Amino acid sequence: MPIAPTEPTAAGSILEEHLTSPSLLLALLGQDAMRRLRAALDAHDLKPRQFQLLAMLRDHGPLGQGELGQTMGVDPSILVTFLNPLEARGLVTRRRDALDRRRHVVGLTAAGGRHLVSAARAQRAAEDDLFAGIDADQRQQLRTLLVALQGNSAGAPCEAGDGEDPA
Amino acid sequence: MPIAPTEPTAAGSILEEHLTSPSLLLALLGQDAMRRLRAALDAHDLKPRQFQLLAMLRDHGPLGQGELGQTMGVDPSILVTFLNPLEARGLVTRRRDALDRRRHVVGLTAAGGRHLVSAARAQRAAEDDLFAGIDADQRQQLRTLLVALQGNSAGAPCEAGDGEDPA
DNA sequence: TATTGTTATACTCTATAACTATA
DNA sequence: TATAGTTATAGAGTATAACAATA
Repeated sequence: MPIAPTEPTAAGSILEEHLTSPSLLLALLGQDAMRRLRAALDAHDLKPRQFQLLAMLRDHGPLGQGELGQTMGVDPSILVTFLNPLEARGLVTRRRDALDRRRHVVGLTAAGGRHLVSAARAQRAAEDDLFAGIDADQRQQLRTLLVALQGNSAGAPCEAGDGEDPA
Repeated sequence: MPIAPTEPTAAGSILEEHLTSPSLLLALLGQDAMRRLRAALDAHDLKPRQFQLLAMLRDHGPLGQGELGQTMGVDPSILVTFLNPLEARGLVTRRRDALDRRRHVVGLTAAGGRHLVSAARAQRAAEDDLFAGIDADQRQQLRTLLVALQGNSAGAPCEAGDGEDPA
């Protein structure tokens, strides 16, 4: 069972040193966060982006698809694929704007609001798990730093609710 | 041009409030980080994971594919798709272990080392751009927090060099 | 013509399982 | 049989361009 590499290497190579470059580190942790979110929301038949969408409608009230997509940082073509199942399940309504019949105004239904609340519990649990390695102060620190990064993110403005009880 | 939503909404909805849930925030910023890395490394015909791979070989010396994959947190089947082009371009060597002919030992070539160094410059530039919103102290803070998260990450141990000049 | 939303296609990264060859 | 590596297929998330309806 020969394991020895030809050269034992120079750099300080303790196996848990985690020397990934900051950007890749962020990218990989982001993947993990997405995986956990997906796993948690799967029981509620929601994709992470769909959860975000519902939360955004709860916070902003009805929105046109254009505004919705722009705020979420998502292309209109992708937004459609999120909305169709939500509308079919009655969690969201899509009605034409009477003043500009091109626009589809999306609104959260009562059922959608309830679904959001229950899914939020699962999401919250997943988050507590994801951030188990750092305490409450550090979580706030992290959030502040991430929001600062979000500013010059190529992605988009992004905005959504936490999924807390809808006051 | 009617924009007004039916309800002006309750929550404090300044457009730049960035209220996305922490985990989704992390996930989306991670996607952005990956996109930027990819764009920067594209000119060097390297995927982010391939850059990580080269950096790891530089830091650890030759490694079996199993060890490589485990350290990177990547499935063996995926690792192959990264290695094949690298080997074809002569940036990496793949030779059978004489003592256990099942093992393929992967090593960085001189050309691979040079390529890593030049690609690292592009990656560094992309990183400065990605983290432009926060200062040096905050970057260190962020890194510390992310490494802490990495501990209980479902992903894997992960470890790689920064891409600095190979001493 | 320009804009809103829709559809179709493709790309990146990853996950899973079946297969080959060595042990 | 078990292990190291390979191949093939599929999934999630996103990007791009062409299209229909309305302005």
